[in-house]
Amino acid sequence: MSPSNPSQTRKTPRQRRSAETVEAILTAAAHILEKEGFEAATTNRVAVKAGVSIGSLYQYFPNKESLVRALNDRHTQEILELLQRRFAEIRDAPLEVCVRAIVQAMVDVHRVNPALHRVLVNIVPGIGGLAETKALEDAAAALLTQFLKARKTELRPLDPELSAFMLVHAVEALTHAAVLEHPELLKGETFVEEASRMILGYLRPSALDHLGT
Amino acid sequence: MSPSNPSQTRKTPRQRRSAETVEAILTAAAHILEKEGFEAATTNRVAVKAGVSIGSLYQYFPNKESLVRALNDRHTQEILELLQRRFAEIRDAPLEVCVRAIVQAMVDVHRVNPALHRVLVNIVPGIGGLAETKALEDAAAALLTQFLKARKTELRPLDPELSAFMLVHAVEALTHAAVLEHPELLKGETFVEEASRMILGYLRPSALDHLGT
DNA sequence: GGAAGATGTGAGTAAAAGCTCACATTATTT
DNA sequence: AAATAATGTGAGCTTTTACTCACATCTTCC
Repeated sequence: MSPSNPSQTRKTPRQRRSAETVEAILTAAAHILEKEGFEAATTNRVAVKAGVSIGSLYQYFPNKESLVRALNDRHTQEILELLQRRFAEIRDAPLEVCVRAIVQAMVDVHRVNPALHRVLVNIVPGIGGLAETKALEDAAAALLTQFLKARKTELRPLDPELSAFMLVHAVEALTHAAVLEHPELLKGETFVEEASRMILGYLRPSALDHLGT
Repeated sequence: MSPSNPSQTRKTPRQRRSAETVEAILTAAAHILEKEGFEAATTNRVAVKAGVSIGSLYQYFPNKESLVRALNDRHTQEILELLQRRFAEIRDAPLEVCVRAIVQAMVDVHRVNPALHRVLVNIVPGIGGLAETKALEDAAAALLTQFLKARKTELRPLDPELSAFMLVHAVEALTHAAVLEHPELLKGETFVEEASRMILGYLRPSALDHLGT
């Protein structure tokens, strides 16, 4: 347990051979987690599936948690980069276009690896897994807050932080649910339309403005 | 609940003494699950905390899963009854009032026992825990579908099943997130206002109606 | 070629978890 | 009171899991 080692790996691979070993371990762990969940992903099974010995696994990951965490870090990073890219792309587009693009980005994010995403989000062994996911949500909320501030004139009066919080969680949950329960919705444009409508209805000025602060 | 629970409990308690034992076991399990999560809730610990022997636990619950499932069933039933009651109460109220009442009901549901709710929703040991939760979501969606059909004239043209699906998941996630990350939001009316706005913006006719099919 | 370090191996260990069973105690019935 | 049924007990069995360690094998570089 060296706190100075951010990636939680025991040894840093110095040769290509060992880098491939680490890669094989991560890939195998991801496959088992996806298909059979957290319980089934025992370190021994991961090692067998990766085609390496259990000893090799423990050469690079001091414990099971660090292995799952490494996977989660990588996954989180991918998602965040995709979101950042999309937000940058739409900076000057009309509001409706932006909203759809953001929703589409969320869908894309989840379609990359829905099963793994689900497992990582729901691990909850103590506080470990949750913290990283919360960090991702916070990062997404920060991107969205920035966007809302930039578009202030097109929106009803609102608290950007609060609205970003509401939207991140709503869209995240909708995408999750759609991926898991109605994947066919995601093939066409129905889902993006519906989610966009919800977001725009929430953000735009409307006859309901006597409700707000 | 009703003692007719053939698949869950191994034996049906016939004396008050054993009914109390079962109650103690369920209560202890709930407390441990709430405070320390699924992993920490070992059958032995539950038995100790309940003040009964491990043998007694296995007299009424054939395995750990059935114990958690019994807790989940009870919790689900409570939630469903509360929701049904609220839906019945608001049958004739104006739309805005209804929406707020429904959101408030969701908040109330989660405030009864937020930690337990969270754990039960996220258990995911295979498919067991998920099925019950899905059933609850489906029941909630059915109630909402019925409501949307009854209020057709006040709403934009929409697919009641689809809209109910979207709303159930959005509101569920928002309430979860609020309970866990911003409990202070729930003290005032801010959260209910915001969520209601989102829902009404989604359901009502608006300038965006060229979007939909 | 060979020393030194990096990498790989897998049988084995210790701990922990789920669960059983032979028996003890308490309640109900006859 | 005795018989029967219901309920309660907990030491310990079985299985599984994370993890170690003594050793073997590759890579690098002189």
